[in-house]
Amino acid sequence: MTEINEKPTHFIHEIIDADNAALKWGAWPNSGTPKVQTRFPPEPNGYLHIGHAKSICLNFGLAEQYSGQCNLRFDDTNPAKEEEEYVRSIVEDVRWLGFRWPGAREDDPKAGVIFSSNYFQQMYDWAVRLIEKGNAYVCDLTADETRAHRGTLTRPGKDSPFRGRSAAENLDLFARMAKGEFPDGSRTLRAKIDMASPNLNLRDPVMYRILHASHHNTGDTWCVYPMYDWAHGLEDGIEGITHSICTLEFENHRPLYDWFIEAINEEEPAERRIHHPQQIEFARLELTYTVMSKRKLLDLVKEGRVNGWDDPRMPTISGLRRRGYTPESLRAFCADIGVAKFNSVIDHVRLDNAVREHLNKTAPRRMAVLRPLKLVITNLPAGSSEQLDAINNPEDAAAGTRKVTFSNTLYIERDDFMETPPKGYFRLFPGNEVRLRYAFFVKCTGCVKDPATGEVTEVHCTYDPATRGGDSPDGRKVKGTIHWVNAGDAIDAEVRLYDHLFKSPEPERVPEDGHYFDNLNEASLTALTGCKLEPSLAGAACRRDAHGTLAPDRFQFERHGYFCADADSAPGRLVFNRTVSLRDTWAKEQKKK
RNA sequence: AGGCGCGUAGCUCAAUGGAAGAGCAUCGGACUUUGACUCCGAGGGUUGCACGUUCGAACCGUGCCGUGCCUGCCA
Repeated sequence: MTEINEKPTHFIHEIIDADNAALKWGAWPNSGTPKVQTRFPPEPNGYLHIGHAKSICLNFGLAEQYSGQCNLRFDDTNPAKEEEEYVRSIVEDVRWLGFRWPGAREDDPKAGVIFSSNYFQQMYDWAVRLIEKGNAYVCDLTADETRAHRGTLTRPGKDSPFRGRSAAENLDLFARMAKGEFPDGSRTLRAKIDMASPNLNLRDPVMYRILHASHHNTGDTWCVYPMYDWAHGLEDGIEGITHSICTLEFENHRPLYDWFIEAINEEEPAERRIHHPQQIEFARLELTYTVMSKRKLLDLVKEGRVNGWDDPRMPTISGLRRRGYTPESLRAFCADIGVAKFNSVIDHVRLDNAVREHLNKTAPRRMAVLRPLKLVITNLPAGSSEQLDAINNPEDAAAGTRKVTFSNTLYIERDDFMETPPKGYFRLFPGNEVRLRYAFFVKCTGCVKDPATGEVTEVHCTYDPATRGGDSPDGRKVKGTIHWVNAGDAIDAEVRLYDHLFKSPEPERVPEDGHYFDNLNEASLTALTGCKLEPSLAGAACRRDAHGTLAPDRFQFERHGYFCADADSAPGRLVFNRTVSLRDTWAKEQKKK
């Protein structure tokens, strides 16, 4: 049988297939399969978001598909912006998505994790060799002067006056930079390439800057820190990365990475040459109704526009996790959107659909009334009650059934009754009959209103005892089925409903003097209290695994959507997040009018 | 303006010199004890434009147009 959901191959698969066919990168020694070694290289300066998930799925996914390996490596070359807390969260997120790297262990989340900073000595030694070979020099220009010398897009730059220093002088100066003899910003080590290159990255780029800063991993060992452009290709080389996958904006940097590695390998015997990875660029993920840069997400957190990095409205992995998204749904989403070299914006509904699809198959059904309205069954005596069977998941027979209590006083959804309904409305209104899910047919006989406000406070119905379980022996049909909970044993909960964080599909598109905060959706969070839940939900909790990662119980609240227990839940105080609503064609139709 | 990329249905992507397709979205229908799920169907295209090569071009070439990135001692 052919795989129905087989995703067509993308351009990176084609490259790897061709490489493997030619055994371009050799084979793994023990298995003999062609070598595919990738890596996911985050900088620990913020939390991961759904865009990173695309990259994680790509890199780890390729390794899985080709029986290769994918490293988790922190690109921690800038001590000023990086923090241990980010390292912890990134490791947690990658593991939660379900990926493991060489050396990963379940008892120690950080086992096998690589830090670029552990290569600092090796990189330094290579820099020294470049100086010896006349390929790098110490430059005393200030940052401003360096910029002025760089030229513009259309005009070539000017050589630094320090470009001609002797190797001996450069060696001495660089060693003293590393020892901390000079103040921050006073000198740099630069590659000697071409100040007239049309690619500005090649105009003698800075390799090292002086930074008297304590590093989260190397402490105070170093007073010079490598620039990303110098470091990145070398890290990949050290690790034998075959396919170095990155986003489109690094395309212009590729010639520089190539230059660095060729410069290192020049004149060296074979055993001292560094592996030269192949860089492949792809388009980063953009999603409608949200922002996707670490800086902007940091702003939202710092300015208090959201309640932290894991706010359920955030597109961060931790936010999505708290919101109730499953790793499976995120991986399915990433597989679904494909990989290309064209900048595109993915419609947010595709993320919604991915989680709906997974939760529809797996989430147990429960009845929950979010905006309660009392329903009284007038032909049933007060105090009588009976137990009825409710199916836990119609998509999964193995999930079984549960009992629900039925009595003469219930809660139904306020929206499920209208005194004067619009055309097409088939829930409760005077004279209309509906089915109470898994219970009985009830016919509306009227309602009670608050004389002061006119608000409906109670709906009255009669029930048909012959329709127990929801089937009518006489074959009569009802158009509507509504959910309900028994007033006598319902439990109270807070339920948080979420909408897009931004009201505009492209929040960053703002007028000249505008700010993307202007596009914030002030109604992105609606907290409902006093919601009435069936008692089987009493044990719901937001659990944590052995490493403290959130593992919330998830449910479908029938006719509403998928919900999970929030981390704010405590014994006796239940809080639920709406992960995503069910599709609602009625609401959509009403909205159009 | 210089360099490097990228333009196929509303959106995201296939088709790699041999009859332009899928998923999502939209609309319609069937089914239904969730206005859900599932199933069926429809509309939707000058493949950015022009010229060239070829028996034959979305695909190769040239030019143009549009668009993204690049002038951090960030990554």
